[in-house]
Amino acid sequence: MAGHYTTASRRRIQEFLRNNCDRTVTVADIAFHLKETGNEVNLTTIYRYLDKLSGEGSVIKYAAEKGSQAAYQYVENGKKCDEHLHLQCVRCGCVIHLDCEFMGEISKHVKQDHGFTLQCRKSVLYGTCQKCTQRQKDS
Amino acid sequence: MAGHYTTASRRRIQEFLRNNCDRTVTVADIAFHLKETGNEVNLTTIYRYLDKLSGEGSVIKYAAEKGSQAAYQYVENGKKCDEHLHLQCVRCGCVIHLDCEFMGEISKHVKQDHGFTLQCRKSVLYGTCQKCTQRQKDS
DNA sequence: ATAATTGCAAACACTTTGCACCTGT
DNA sequence: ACAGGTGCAAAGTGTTTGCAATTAT
Repeated sequence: MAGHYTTASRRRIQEFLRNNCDRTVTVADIAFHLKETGNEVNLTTIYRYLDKLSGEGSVIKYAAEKGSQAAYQYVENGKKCDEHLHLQCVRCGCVIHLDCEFMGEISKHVKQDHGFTLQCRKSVLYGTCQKCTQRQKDS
Repeated sequence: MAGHYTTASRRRIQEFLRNNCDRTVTVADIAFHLKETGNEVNLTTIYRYLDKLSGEGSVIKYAAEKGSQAAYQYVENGKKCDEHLHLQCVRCGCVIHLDCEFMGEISKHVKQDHGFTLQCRKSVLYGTCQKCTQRQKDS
């Protein structure tokens, strides 16, 4: 496999991304985790690797989502994230893949009634997930 | 009306926002427009005023939407932008309010099938509008 | 051997803040 | 008169870049 070395740092970054594929993480999250586990990695390195992964399509980059930080999410192999929308909880950060039959109806409606061609990759719907809605009620 | 002075700069900023209520604009856009029309206003002033309007709810602020700049959109009086999603064209920047009956179905589905409570205010669906899709085909 | 990756420091871009001065009411 | 608005310069944040040193293949 040309043009791609495997290093310890990259393996650790990727591992962290994979372990958090149900939510988005920031560069700071990654850096913090690595430092905490005794393997500090320079921020620049993280940025560069994420850029690379994002170019390859194995992570999605959401511009400046959390406050003013960009958010990244690992795309599980085989998930066709270009074809469905994502719901993200503003409380816990978890991401739900809207990969159900209803997705087609949304695309269709938006196209037919509004002439709009959806690009799912960059679109995120915000709100609160079930757990967090429940938690909110309890408190 | 306490706590609110009307100044020439603010009037001009608001006018520009209103004239562009069908798209999002950045602080740079506003500054450029004002300068061009011979009424240069300090960036700080624009930021502060937008913050204020955004607090009042008369503009929606989308964090770092265009590149790394925040995008702002004027909310027409009476538009209940909290209750419907917005579609934004990645080419021309125009914004379509999804304030049709179908909106209810989306909320309902997302709630019933995914336990997710939508927050429309911050959610934007990206894609290409009819005009731009056409333009793309032509070229 | 050599192409790719890394860390550091510096540069960048956008935004925010402190403060003295000005303006609308 | 005085609450509120403005501009400037400086500080803050997150991200990117150039370069020399290091490492995986």
